[in-house]
Amino acid sequence: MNPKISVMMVEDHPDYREGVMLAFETEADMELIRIFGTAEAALRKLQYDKGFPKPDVILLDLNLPGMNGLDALPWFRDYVPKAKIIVLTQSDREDDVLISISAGASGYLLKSATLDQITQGIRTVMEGGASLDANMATFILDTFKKNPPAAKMGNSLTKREQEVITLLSEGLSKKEISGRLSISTPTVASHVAHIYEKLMVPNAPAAVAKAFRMGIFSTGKED
Amino acid sequence: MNPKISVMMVEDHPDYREGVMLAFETEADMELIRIFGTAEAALRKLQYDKGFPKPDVILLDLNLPGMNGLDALPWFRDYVPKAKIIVLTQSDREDDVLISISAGASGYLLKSATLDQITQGIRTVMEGGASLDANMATFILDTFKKNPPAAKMGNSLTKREQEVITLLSEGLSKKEISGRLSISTPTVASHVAHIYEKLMVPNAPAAVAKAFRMGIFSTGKED
DNA sequence: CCGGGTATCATCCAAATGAATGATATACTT
DNA sequence: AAGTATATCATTCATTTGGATGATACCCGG
Repeated sequence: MNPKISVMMVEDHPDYREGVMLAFETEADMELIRIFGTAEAALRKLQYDKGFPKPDVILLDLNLPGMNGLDALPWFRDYVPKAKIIVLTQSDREDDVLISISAGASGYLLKSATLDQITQGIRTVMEGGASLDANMATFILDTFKKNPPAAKMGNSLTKREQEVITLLSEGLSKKEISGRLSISTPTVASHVAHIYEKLMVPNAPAAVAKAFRMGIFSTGKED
Repeated sequence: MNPKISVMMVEDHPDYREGVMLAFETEADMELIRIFGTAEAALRKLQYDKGFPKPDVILLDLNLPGMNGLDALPWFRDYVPKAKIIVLTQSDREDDVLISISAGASGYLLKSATLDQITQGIRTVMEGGASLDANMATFILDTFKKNPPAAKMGNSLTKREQEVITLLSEGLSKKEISGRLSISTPTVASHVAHIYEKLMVPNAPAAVAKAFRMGIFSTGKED
């Protein structure tokens, strides 16, 4: 009924290509439609050959001759937005993971992964999940832990105070804030004073900086 | 040789407890040493009963009678620092995942996970990996993508301007900055004015906020 | 050699800020 | 019922900011 998952691979190493091809032969629900040796070749095909079937999943090596896989990633996302991209590489460099994920990869597997883990990873990303090498996942979680994102507790600022500092960070003056919140300027000043006290800072710029580090703002914000 | 992985479960729902117990019977490499119905009971045991064997892995439900699993998590980390904690819950609330991870959980699985996925998850965390429900992993990755950790790019501010805004974000006044950089206050003001212009903001708080979003500061590092 | 970007400094001034002090009212906890 | 936290408002005042205008000097690229 629903057709096979179509997978495209970008990989220059012949041995590894064969290994993966072999793995696909025994899988009934997925198909390796095409292998490219360079990112350029794959991108050219996707860009110009209208008849070329769009893959569901792209297995992308990072260490490629010519264009780097990392640089190519955004282009793939551009030409085939619906395709899930799984980075499949030798590199366990932390930066590579970070950049890959930031660039929109759905998975990051090392070549030390078993073929079974790869096919399973493909199914996972097709189901909307993320397929990550265990150690890479741990690393991301650790980084995540150090960079408290947006949510939750700990900041002790009241709702009102958060509103005030948010507006402050947007560049509004106290008077403007008072207008926006329909309260008097002295009241705004009172809130601001409390914020400084709680955050232990002397002025607005420092308060905004501290608020950022404490994750009171959603560092990335809506775009 | 190396003994079985010892697992402790904190879970109040009887049916689910039995399901998990059943799963362990068929696993040769792990053992469910004890089940507690509340976090309090488990913590008390760990804290006072010196003879009680420290588990390698703790399966923690979030929705518990009495103390919340989320609140209990740091305590578990405290009493049994070496234990890996896998949150095992019904909740797919994004905040719960974020808080759990921030609090140091190594895994976050939903109760909709198969028993096999749970035992596999236990092995994964014991190997130093992270065991995450697919959708939760995707969510974390998305959040991560929006919060580029140290991903830098052209910010167009000159070196001097960066110094100035950094000091500004630390709460120094222009006068103090002039002292620190051994330049006159008007010069500082000049730099600041340029910063506002480039960042297209009207004042210091907004400039600091923008600088953070642009990654001019390291968003919270060195600890 | 000239223009643009950077970095430096000076002076003036209206407007905003930070800090202090004091007051009222509601809500939640104890 | 008392105490604490929150949110509100008023008044005063020294200090700081932000803006404008103008000047000198260096370095780099065309």
